[in-house]
Amino acid sequence: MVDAVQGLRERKKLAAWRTIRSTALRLIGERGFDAVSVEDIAREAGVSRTTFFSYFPSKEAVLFDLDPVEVQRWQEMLDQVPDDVPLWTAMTDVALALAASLADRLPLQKRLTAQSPDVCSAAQGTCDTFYPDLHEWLTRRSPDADRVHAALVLNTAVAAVATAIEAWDVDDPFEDFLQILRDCLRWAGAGLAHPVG
Amino acid sequence: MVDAVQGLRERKKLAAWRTIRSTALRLIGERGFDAVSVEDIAREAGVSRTTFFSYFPSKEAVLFDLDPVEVQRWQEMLDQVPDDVPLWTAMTDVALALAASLADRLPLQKRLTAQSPDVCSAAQGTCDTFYPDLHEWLTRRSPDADRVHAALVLNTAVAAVATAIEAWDVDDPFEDFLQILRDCLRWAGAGLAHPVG
DNA sequence: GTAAAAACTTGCACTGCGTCCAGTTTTCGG
DNA sequence: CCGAAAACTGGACGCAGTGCAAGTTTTTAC
Repeated sequence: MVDAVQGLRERKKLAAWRTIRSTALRLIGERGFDAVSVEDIAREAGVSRTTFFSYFPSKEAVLFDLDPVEVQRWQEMLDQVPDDVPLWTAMTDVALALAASLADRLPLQKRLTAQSPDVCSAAQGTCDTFYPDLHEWLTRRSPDADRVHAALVLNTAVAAVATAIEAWDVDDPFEDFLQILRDCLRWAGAGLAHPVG
Repeated sequence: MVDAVQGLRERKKLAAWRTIRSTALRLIGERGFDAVSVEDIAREAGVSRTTFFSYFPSKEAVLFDLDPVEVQRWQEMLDQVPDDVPLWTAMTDVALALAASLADRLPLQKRLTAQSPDVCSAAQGTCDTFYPDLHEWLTRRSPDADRVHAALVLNTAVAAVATAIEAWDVDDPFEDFLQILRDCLRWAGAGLAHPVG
């Protein structure tokens, strides 16, 4: 499923990625996003500022980017969805799976986006990681005539996820979040189940 | 309707706002977003860099912020929507009115968001101007139990607008854009017409 | 095992955004 | 006309993000 052990270089890279990420989450969790500089994170993680930016394209990305292994597992999931599943159903499944993988970071992310508007707008960019892939995936699975429909399916799903994140109380169990998300997807998707409305 | 002539101070402020805005749109339209600095815009508009930031909170904002007069007209429109209009219907009307006021800038915005990803993520922030107001407006108009529903209505409408902007061809007449938007709103809203799905 | 090649890290310098502040000019109310 | 309030200015600062020429480590080929 996941490549066991590649070369030393690959393993070191992944380790570095995770060290930087966890260091950043810890520091930012302690002091807040604006009170921690990239310099701070790099120093604490034992790398140079330059190296930080070779792993993450921006300071915000360290909060929202996915672990490479997660990305890979997630790509494989996309490939395994049968072609005959209706677009909205497929999208729903993917959204729920994706949401489930956010379990550990979601509380911190909610807290931070509430604090600083800088992070808040970047939070929408969370989707930036998936958006192009998903867009391509959906477009490939739908006839040319329904390209608008495919885009609408994606954006509506994003809206449902955003709403669920917004509505979920951090103190409630994570399962509640998934339930809210299921409801949102069902409500928002009622009109999208069939390609031509 | 709109205050005719307030003090000289107010008029000068509005004039300065519009000068900065139009200068920025011209320069950015000519050279591209990244090739124009705030310094350039300020110099060309005849103000200092500091003053630029007293009118616009960021470089991106100069592309997406609404003319103060438009904002005011738009607030009045919100107040005039009767309370007995269903939530989704009201939202649809507002979205369409809002979209109509984008007529002149949309082509430039589409061109720029396609060029640079910096602008693209900022484009989502367009809604930042309206989002809090609309959120408050919708929440006020719906019972506490339906707060999730209200948020979903808003986010879904945003999704519809985003999709329509994405799907519209800049070379087609603006009316086509509104038609696509109407379709998107209808499809996406099919499940939202009734508070409890 | 060793040497060349490729990939990664590092420090440094640079541009540009956004903020702060102290001093000046402009507008408003009386 | 005058004092207060608001707006503009220049300069300095911190930090994000990029480019580059080193130096170091891993891989590859022999």
